Amino acid sequence: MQERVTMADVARAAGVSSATVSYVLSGKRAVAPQTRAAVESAIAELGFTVNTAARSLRTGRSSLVALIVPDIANPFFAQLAATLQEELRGMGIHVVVCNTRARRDEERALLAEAVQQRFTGVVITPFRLLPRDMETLTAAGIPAVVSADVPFGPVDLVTPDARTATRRALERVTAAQRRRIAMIAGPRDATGGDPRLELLRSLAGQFGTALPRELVIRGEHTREAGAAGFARLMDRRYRPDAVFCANDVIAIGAMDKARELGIDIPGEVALVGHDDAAFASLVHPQLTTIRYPADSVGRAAARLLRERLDGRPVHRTVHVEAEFVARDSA
Amino acid sequence: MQERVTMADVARAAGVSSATVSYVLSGKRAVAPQTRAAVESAIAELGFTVNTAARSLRTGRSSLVALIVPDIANPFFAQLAATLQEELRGMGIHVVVCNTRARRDEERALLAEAVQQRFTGVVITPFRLLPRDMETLTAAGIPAVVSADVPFGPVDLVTPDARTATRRALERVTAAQRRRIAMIAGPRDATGGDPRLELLRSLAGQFGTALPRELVIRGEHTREAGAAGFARLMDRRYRPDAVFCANDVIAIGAMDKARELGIDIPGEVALVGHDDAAFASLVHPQLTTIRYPADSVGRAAARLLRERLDGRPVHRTVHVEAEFVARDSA
DNA sequence: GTGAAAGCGCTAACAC
DNA sequence: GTGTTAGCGCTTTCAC
Repeated sequence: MQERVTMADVARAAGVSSATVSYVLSGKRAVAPQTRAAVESAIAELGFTVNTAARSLRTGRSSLVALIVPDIANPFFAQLAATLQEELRGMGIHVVVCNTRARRDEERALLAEAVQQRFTGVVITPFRLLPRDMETLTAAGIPAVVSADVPFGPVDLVTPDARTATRRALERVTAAQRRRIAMIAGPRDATGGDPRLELLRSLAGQFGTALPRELVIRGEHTREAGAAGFARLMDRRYRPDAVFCANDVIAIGAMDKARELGIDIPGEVALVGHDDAAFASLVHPQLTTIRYPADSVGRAAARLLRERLDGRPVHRTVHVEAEFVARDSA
Repeated sequence: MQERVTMADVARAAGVSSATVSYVLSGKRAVAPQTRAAVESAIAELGFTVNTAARSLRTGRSSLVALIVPDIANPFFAQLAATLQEELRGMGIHVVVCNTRARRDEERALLAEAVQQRFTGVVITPFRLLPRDMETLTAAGIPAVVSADVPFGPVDLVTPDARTATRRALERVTAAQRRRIAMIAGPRDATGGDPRLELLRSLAGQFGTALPRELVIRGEHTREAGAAGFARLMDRRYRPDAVFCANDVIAIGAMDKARELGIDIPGEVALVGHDDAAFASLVHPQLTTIRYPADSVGRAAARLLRERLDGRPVHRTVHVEAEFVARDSA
């Protein structure tokens, strides 16, 4: 049962006060080189590490960052968690994973908890949350980074720029003479509607086509919803020959249903996903998709958080370029 | 900027001492019903929540559980994280994700950190760690739950029982007259060798076959290693007609290579994975695999941890039944 | 059944 | 450039 080494122990060993040890660690005031050296060697000798509980109690800030996402088991968010954790580790910050299951009540509860526990920061992909729900966080002075397709309250934002990639996707689809474009989008009550849908709609005109209302299906970001959505689309009199999906999980569900119905992809219907989740290249046919790079998003989020903790006062937005990945399904 | 409500505030509002508030919360000593009621309503009224930093400083225990795994982006571990988080949330415990990237130095560093930070518990899937590396944890009195195929030091264990499932897999493979069985296993220096390999080997005899040394390939748990391993197996004079893989990621790599080499699966070679990762049913042909249920593992780990925190002194092992999932690749 | 008070280890204001 | 010290909010011992 090793005893904990405290700053007082280090101070004694180095022949200084514990305040000096603290200042050596934080760099918040000048310390004479030889004092610093003595402290540092005492720290090394004794194997001292700071007690984060004491620090948190004193400063009112924990060393935790909450990652609040709809579904941590979704490969996109799992990768985001991995990258974020990796990036923040060097600062001694731990990443706490929080699943909202796409429910607004859980999103709000988790935000409230982040405030109560005095988390040092929050990275969140809101799903049904409203921008004003973020106020609790900003009021408490907790830096927040939102990873979302559209701006979301007065916080830092990591947002993909998918315009070019979406245009490429439309080029590809229309080059194959497809004009009846559909989308299986996210739920109607999701925060900010579905920006991926809006983008597709706004670009479709440039390609001599449009997304008629009856060819837009709304549903959850699940495989089941993808299958159901695809089935409904195939029932339309005006049957689509290209289907975009709000994410890859939905696209997989659509593929399930296509197989069940004996509909050839991409022969009869082209299919385009979003995210480039890890499994996108595993399905057959391989999924053509618009890639949102989870690792770049994670790195950007970590950087914004670091800057914020270093005192940057204004909010920043980082754009991450999405990428069209042409595989076999379109 | 909402001010924090402390126990002292609650105590004042309820007309008691802060000690009483503490005891109402912890239940560690009897409190008169009416006192308790007064305290509880004051808590509700003021919206009090305990300051975990202060509690941690005082008790020497944080409210964090570390989940230490080789790769959080692996769907199996992502699901484990999701379940664990869900299960522990009710206790006010947060799950911190820690990626070791299958490296022993990182595994050790993370364990050391769990001790330093006085984590309340650790759930770990060791990869290259040695059982004695766990001693730091046990010496510090930190409850640990290991999720692994074999016992691992004096800690609680969640372990799959894959005997029946593996037997089923062998039945299926040998019923198709396959006798030249191979395995792409984990690395030779992994902790405890590769129990999935040992199990397969020990059962093979019952099916009139064996795993000759030259048909066992060792490598990392990656897609690339799976592809490389499969290529090597196909180069053998004694070419296998059934290949087991230590996990599904490896199996996917093997499939990549089979496609590249124009080898039909399952026609020429049957392929069996382990885990039933989320993508197993997505690949073509769909992967036949031995399912290790991540959610059951997560629930069991949470339960063991809870029991331990409630004071159970002895170590327990929970067996989780693996399941043979027959799909198309074998 | 309840209260008073010490003290966990750190940070930062203040003093020199 | 360095030291002294108060106090963050809680738990728990001791006293009644």
